[in-house]
Amino acid sequence: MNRTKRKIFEIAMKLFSEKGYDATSIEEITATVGVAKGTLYYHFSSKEEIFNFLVEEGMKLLKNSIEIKTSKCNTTKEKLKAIILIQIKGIVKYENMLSIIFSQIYGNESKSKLCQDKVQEYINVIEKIVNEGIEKKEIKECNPKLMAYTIFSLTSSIMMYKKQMGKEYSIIELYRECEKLIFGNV
Amino acid sequence: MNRTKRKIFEIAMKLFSEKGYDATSIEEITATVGVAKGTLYYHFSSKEEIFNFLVEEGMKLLKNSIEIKTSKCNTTKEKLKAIILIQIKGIVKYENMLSIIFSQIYGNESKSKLCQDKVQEYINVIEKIVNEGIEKKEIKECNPKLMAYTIFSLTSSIMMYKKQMGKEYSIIELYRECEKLIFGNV
DNA sequence: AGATTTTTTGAATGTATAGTCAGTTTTTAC
DNA sequence: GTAAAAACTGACTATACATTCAAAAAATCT
Repeated sequence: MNRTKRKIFEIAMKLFSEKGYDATSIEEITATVGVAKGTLYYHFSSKEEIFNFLVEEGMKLLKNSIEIKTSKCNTTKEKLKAIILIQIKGIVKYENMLSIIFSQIYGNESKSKLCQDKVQEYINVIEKIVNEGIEKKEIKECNPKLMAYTIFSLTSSIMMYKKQMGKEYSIIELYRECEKLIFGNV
Repeated sequence: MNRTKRKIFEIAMKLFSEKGYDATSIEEITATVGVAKGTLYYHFSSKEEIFNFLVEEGMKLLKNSIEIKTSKCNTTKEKLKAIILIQIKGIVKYENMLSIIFSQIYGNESKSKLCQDKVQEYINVIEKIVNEGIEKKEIKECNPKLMAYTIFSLTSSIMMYKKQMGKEYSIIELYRECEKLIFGNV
């Protein structure tokens, strides 16, 4: 991805997350980047393609992160802890991308379907780890699918929490709280 | 609220949740209801007013529910269990309304601000209960604000879970799982 | 049954904006 | 240095859609 395309992509992501997908116009994106409309359409075939690109890249990034990190962990608990940490750090680093994904995930449009699929792939990775953990008796019995969704949804709790708290939050405290929550008191 | 207004409101809610707020046109709402455009504008001053009305009514409903139910509980744990149950039942009954709220809550538009405020009022009720529980040592130490957000976010986990599972889910199992999660193993 | 108020109608208005394309500039290749 | 390819431009098109309003219809009142 070259300079211009990347810049269009980044500004689009920022604006989508600030004003919402629909409320962000192509004109606004190109004006902010400082290119003509045609340039955007040279790099992306449509507004929706920018969105799809964003969701795919974003979720791939997160999914890769947890796959790599967890492969280095020995126990299920360590793996889940690693996932929680990646998510918390992900919120700090990719808040824009994540808020766009969350705002589309509940719909029934084609945009939303793609979002759901990509998030599902991510959640499947978590579910598999939870399942293995239960089999190996490393974690307590539970509904693995719901547990996976819940771990993913921590992201949304934290995003809301963060939004309300402004700058007064500590990553390490958030991490400890999530850990406590997922693993009970152990 | 009279017949026509209520019908417009219900169809709008259904369409907003199915296709998203922006993708739903006034024409589509009125055509589905079977009235002329002007009728909608006789009852609501704008499209956004329908949305605001929906969010306010919906969150008021949920907030009232938990306030009434929890006031009848003696212990903090019972109160929190009651909230979880109301939320799970709420998803079944008001899924459309809740998915609209979740899809707007991450934005920065005026629409989103109202959503955030109304949800915040709801979460504040939960937070207060958690705080009291900690003071009375009825529940474990935790960050009450984050705990309140997490309890609220269970709603979103369950909505996603439900969407993926289709009809094969059991309210009582969902409830048991959420209970386990929030109260550790106790 | 006539007057008044409430509710409904849908064509017309104005505007915003996604997407196009013929032409220009810049870069790359030989 | 020139030809070909890639990148960029912005005026233009087409259209979708929220909102308005004058007039009609229905309901309510006296």
